[in-house]
Amino acid sequence: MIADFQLDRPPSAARIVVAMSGGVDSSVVAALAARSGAEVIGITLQLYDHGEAIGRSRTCCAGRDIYDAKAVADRLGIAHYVFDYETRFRDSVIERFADEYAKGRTPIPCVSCNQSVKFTDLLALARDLGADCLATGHYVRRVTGADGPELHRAADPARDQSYFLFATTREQLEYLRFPLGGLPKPAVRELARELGLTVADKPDSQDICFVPNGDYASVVKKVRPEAAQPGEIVDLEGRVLGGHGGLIHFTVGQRRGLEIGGQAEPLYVVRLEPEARRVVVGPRSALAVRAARLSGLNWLGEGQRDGLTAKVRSMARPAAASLGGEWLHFESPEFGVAPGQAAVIYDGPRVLGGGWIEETLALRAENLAAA
RNA sequence: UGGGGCGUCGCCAAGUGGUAAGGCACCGGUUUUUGGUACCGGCAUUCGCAGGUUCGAAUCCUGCCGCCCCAG
Repeated sequence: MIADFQLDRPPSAARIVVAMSGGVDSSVVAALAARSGAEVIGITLQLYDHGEAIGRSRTCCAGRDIYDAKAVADRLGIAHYVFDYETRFRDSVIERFADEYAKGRTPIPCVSCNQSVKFTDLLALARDLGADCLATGHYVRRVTGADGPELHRAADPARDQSYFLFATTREQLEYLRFPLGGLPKPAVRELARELGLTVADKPDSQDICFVPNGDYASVVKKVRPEAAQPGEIVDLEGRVLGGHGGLIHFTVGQRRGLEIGGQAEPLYVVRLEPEARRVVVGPRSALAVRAARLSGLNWLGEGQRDGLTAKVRSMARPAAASLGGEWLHFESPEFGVAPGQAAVIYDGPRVLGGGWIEETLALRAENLAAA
C-alpha cells in the first residue's frame, strides 16, 4: 500500500521525520514513509533506562527498542538518529506522574509524554531538521476538513488511541501525520512481515513504558516518598474498615487490593483524601457520576456543546454527553471517574478536544457530603 | 462450675444423618500504550478438640477447650 502523507509538495521533494520507538507500528510508518519516495529521517528518543532501575545499565528494554529501531532504519536504508531525552522525560513525565499520585490523583503519563517530549520537543527538532512533517505510529486519523486538519478516531475502534492525544493543539496537528489511523492492527503486522521487518512479531507494548514490571508504586515512592505513607480505609460514613500502605496504590473505581473481606458486596474506592491520607470506599452504586469538571481544556472543534460523546478512559465506547462551562455532563452515569484522568470529547468520529478531570459530581447526593 | 447460646476457608455465612452452597477477600488468566473496571478460572477430603452411635455424621450422644449473653 501507498500511504498518503498529506504533503504540500511531491514526496520526492519532501522530507519526513518519523518518530521510531522500536515497535511494529512506528517501524511500519517509517517503511511507508520511505516507500512514498520522500527523504526519511528516523528519530528514536532515549527516554529512560530500565537497566538503571534494575542495576544493569543498558541491558534491557529501552536499549533493546533503540537497537530494533536502528535495525529497521538500516533495513529501510533511511537515516536514523538517537537523542537522549532522559532528563526532559524525567522532568515532564515521571516527576509529574509522581506528583499527581502524591496529590491523590491518577495521572496519565502517556498524555504528558505526547504533550511535552513528543509533540513539543521532538516536533521542534523535526522542524529544525527542515522536515515537512512529523509522522508517528499512533492509531488516530488526521482528516482535512473545511477549516483545516481535524483529529479523528482510528478506523479500528479496538486500537483507537485518540484518548491519549486529546491535548494535541491545532498547530501541532498541522504538522503531524498518522498514517496508521485507517488500518486495523493485523494489517500493520502483515505489512511489517511483507517488508521483512524483524519487529513484525514483537508484542504490543503495554503498561507504563518507564515502569519495568508494572510496579509503578515503587517508582512513585522513589520520587515522592510521602505518597507511600500508610493510612486508613473508611466507608462513606467514616467508619474505619482497615488500613492501607499508601495512596499510591489506589485510584477511584478500584476494587482489588483493599483487602477488606466479610462484605455482602464488593467495595470500591470512591475517593482519595490526600490530606488525611484516607481512602474512602463504598458500594459500586457510590461510583456513579453524572458530571465532571475539567481543566486545561484543549479544543479543536468549533462551538459544539450538545449531542456530543465523551470517554473518560481509553478503551470505552464514547458515551452521550454535553458540555456546559467547565462541566461535562453525562447522559448516563459513568463509573470510576478519577481526578487526574482525562475526559475526551467527540462529535461522531471527530475529536473535539478534552480536559483533565478535576472533580466529579456524584449521582447520589450523600456521596458528596463528606468530600 | 446457676441458666442460655455459639464455635463450618482470612472474613461473613448456608447446611439438623447421606457424603461441605454462596458472598467478600486473596491468587492466576483474558482484555488494555495510563490507573482502573469487567470477564474467566482457582481457592475447606474438611466442619473447635477427643471419643462414641451408625452402612454412613458438620449434622445424634459423651467429655474437654474457647467465646458470648443473662442471672446471683
